[in-house]
Amino acid sequence: MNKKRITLKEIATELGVSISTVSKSLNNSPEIGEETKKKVVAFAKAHQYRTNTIALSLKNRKTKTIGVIIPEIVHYFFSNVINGIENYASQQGYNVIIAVSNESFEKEVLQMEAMANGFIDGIIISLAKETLKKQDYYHLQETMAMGIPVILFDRVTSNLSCDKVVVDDKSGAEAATTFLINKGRKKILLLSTQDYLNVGNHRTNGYLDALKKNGIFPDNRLIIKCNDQRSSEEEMVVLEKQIEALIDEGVDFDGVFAVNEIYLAAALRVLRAKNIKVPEEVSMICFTDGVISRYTTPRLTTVSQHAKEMGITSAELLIEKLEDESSMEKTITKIIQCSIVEREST
Amino acid sequence: MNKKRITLKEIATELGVSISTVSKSLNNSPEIGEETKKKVVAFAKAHQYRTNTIALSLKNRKTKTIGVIIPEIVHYFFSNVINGIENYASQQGYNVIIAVSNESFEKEVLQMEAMANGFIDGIIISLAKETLKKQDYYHLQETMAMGIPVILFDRVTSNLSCDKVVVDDKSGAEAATTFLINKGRKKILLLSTQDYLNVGNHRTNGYLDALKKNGIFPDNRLIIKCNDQRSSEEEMVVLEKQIEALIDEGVDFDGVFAVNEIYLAAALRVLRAKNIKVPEEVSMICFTDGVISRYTTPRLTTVSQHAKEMGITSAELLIEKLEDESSMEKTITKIIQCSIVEREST
DNA sequence: AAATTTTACTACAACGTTTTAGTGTTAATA
DNA sequence: TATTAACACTAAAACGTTGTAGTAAAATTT
Repeated sequence: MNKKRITLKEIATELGVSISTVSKSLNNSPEIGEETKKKVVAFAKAHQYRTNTIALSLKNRKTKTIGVIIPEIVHYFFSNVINGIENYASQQGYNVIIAVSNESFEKEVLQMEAMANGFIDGIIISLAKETLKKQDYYHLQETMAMGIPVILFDRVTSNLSCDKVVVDDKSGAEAATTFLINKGRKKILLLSTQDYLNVGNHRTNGYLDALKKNGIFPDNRLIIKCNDQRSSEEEMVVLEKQIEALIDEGVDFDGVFAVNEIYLAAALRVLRAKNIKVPEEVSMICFTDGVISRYTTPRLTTVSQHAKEMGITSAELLIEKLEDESSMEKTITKIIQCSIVEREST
Repeated sequence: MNKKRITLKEIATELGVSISTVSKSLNNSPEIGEETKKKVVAFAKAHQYRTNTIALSLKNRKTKTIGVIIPEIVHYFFSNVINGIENYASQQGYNVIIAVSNESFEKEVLQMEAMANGFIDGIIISLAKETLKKQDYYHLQETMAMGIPVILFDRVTSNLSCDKVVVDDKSGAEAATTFLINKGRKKILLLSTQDYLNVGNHRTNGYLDALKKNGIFPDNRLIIKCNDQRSSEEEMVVLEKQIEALIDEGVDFDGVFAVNEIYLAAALRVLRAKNIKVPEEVSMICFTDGVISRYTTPRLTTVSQHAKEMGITSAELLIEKLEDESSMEKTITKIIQCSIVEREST
């Protein structure tokens, strides 16, 4: 069994030539005679020689591996981003190493340090909620200072000078809201998150802008900012109660715009219980074009953030930085436009 | 900026001591005097010395990295498994490298070879559909022959002698079917996949067994085997049509057991259109305790496969093989029991 | 005072590659 | 015939560590 992998040195002694000869033969160098080359190549193939990537990495000071740190992996958006990254990276001959911060600052720092300790050429990261709240970016600054390029995506911060890939959240939200307004809706319920998440913040602003541009005065009772703490299960119960209360209090609305599909699913559930018809009586739209949107009844109209494209773009940016020294100077920010996917809820 | 990372050698010359002294000081060896140790440690900290993992890997012939190959990453079950793997692995000081086969044999082979070329200590893999169909496991045999331990999970094959982690699909399906029967349902519609996927096969058998044990004669018209080809979108359209046709033909059923939540969501959609009440008239259950199940209305009763646990178990098995030479001999198969999560659809 | 042990280091090989700078032969040129 | 060029190869350094073996000097024992 356990046929320890064969090395250049072993091939060399076995064939009575030098290590260099073997190496050069396998790399098809013109320095070596055809005879010897053939002999070496044949022997190598017969013994299943595989070049040791680690030795190579040590020599070249590059690992052809990129690290990705995300807050969560069981998450439609993030897993799609990874999909994009993995696609592009593996096509360019790069490996992808994944780490999960679990929305924890401490774990993010740990993961970052582990990665920076040599196993990766560059990092693509989406910041943990805790990091965003804390506003402590020392670990990122440190890795960047070591000459390791860092690409931020989605959950970014302006306090860091590096390449970024973001969704145009504000204009996406504005488009979504306008979409409802164009369907004749005027009283639109907004389901958003706390402001410290710039994502939620931008989307709220987009919503407000759309109202303003259409001469609709915002009604504070129609803006619910969810407290995205622990489990999404509990969060949903609370949110559903809030929406129910709203209806019971007689606060009227004819549209709902949610910052993610889970919130919209919750709203849908309340409306169904109250026997309110979707989309006839209430028209609904949300961010995150995920599985829920595609499989609920009615299927949800969404704002797609093109997660996979974000992944690809991030990987492109990073690999360019890795392969082209001169590109290290400038830092660019790519903005991915959202697009509306109309389904049955509007 | 780009402060190239400092090495032992640099510290050594800078401090006028030998490389060994630096190395030993940093590893707090008793061979070195307190004075010198302090001096070295201080200097190292000041210059942010980080030990180069690659050099270490080369020396120790282990990378402390495990490779995971899955058919798809944007997938509730698989991303949960990864979550489990990542959790356990990082807690044990291992990195996780991810590759996606995209259900393609060719890509699986490629990814496997890339990994076997030195960057990982062991592999955890769930076979691609194509591989299962082709029954060609040469690439796996080859890596195993190189002494790299391989753990198979979920999509396994009996043709390979290695550790395996599987869900008890058959008994899970039997339990699910029995669950419906116990609710007084006798005409249960089965939504399954083609037989070459052992998963679908086992689940169908579990369904049949449950019927038999309860003295119910299976009705072939109530068994739909979906053709899981290309996009799940198209597949859904076909499935919905089939279910609709069934109802229109007057084939009656009072329960549905689907092999995954997407199929059940499709059924739910048809039932709603036909104005058939769930769970009153038709009781529904499915495999995959994913997001859809949790957020549709009604929420779906499911058979949980404990994906995260599967990931953890796989990682445990692998890491044991890696750390304990003697464990390489025996190969064990762990069976993860399913459990039913009751929600509103039953 | 001589022999031994302890202390505090250093030298060097090894891990598996690639690459630069040789080194003999043989063949071609002056 | 002497010089140069081409050919086919080899030696050795380097990438950054760790660990084994070795070595002076100091401290201890006899």
